[in-house]
Amino acid sequence: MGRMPLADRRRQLTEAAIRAMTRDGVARTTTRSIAAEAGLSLSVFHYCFDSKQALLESVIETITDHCIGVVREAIRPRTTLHETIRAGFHAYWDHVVAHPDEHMLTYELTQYALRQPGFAHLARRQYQLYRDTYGTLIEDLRTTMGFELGVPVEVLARYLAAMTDGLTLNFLVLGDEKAAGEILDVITDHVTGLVRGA
Amino acid sequence: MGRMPLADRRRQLTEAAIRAMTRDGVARTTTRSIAAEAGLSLSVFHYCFDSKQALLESVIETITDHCIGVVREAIRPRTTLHETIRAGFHAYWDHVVAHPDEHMLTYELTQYALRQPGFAHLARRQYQLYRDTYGTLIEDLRTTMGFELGVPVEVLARYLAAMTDGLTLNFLVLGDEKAAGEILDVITDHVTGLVRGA
DNA sequence: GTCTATAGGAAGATAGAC
DNA sequence: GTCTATCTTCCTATAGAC
Repeated sequence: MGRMPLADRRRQLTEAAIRAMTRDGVARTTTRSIAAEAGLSLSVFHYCFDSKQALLESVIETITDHCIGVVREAIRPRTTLHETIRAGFHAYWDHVVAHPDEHMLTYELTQYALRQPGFAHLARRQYQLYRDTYGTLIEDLRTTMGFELGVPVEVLARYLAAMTDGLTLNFLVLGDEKAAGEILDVITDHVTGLVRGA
Repeated sequence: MGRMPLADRRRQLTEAAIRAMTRDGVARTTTRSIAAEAGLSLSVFHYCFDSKQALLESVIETITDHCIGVVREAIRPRTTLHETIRAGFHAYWDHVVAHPDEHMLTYELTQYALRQPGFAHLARRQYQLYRDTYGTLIEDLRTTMGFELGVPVEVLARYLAAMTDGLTLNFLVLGDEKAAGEILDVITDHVTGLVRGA
């Protein structure tokens, strides 16, 4: 492999790590397997990152931002409010069904961050971003489409974050896309009910 | 340590493993640390269990059964239906707030089981038991108190399992017992609404 | 910046005495 | 059944040549 600026190598290794961890799980992914996945020698790894922990910090930040993008992309304003909610959930859900391993990895990394001393803030950042993203989306929709909320925005935002999280994890364990989809419909109806006017 | 039948030693090591994993996390818990926690030598460990995996199988089964007990204990019939639902959620929630590490461990073990070849059935068993426990409780309440359901029992049961799971994980990451409690109230109201009649 | 080679340590599992 | 001591493997991280 030819020479490359440090920042680019870091990105390359971070992405290789995500591929390896998605495939093998966090616990089984070693610095060696990451370097191999990137087609580099182990020393390049330690030239770019002081430690495996430093790489994992980069991985968690990258994954979190990516996941937020998925949520943000899913929930876009549509013709009616109910349609916006319904289509948003389904767009998110299509992503979960299409890339279960990717979502699995985010759960593993959350656990890793919670257990690793000094990494708890990365887990919190992840969940705060989910909550804040939902919060901003709700506010945007309220401005655009004009409606009243049956509960405070912060509560609804955190409720949505927790619900999608729980349902996703449940699907990852039990599978059965159809049954999980029915639960998503129950949530959709509930959220629509929490929103009045239109 | 004096001699002891095999079954008792297995139990002792399983409980020591749960203590060690609750304290240090699954990834950091070694066969050595488990033996030390139990006050035994490493060889006793391998006399009782063929491998670390074999012990983890025992740990997951034990933890799952224990968690089901918590849920089952929480939801008991009370005077009114709404009161039953409200008190049930709160009893469960009190347990989560009082023993967060214990719930954290169940999530870690679920992930471990999903990644370990040949262990996926243990993760599924755990989530099926949650779902079935809720299902049985709903049926029991329906018989005892008599009411109609707005959704099929299986859907409601899995919904409850996913919701409590998502909210618990959200609390483990973000903390803020008060905010999480408000979301539990939203869920309580919703579930009460899904149930019609008395 | 990148490589090969290796240090240094910790983990799971076993051997063999008691 | 339980112990101490050890084997083997694999990991993170570093050294030093290019």
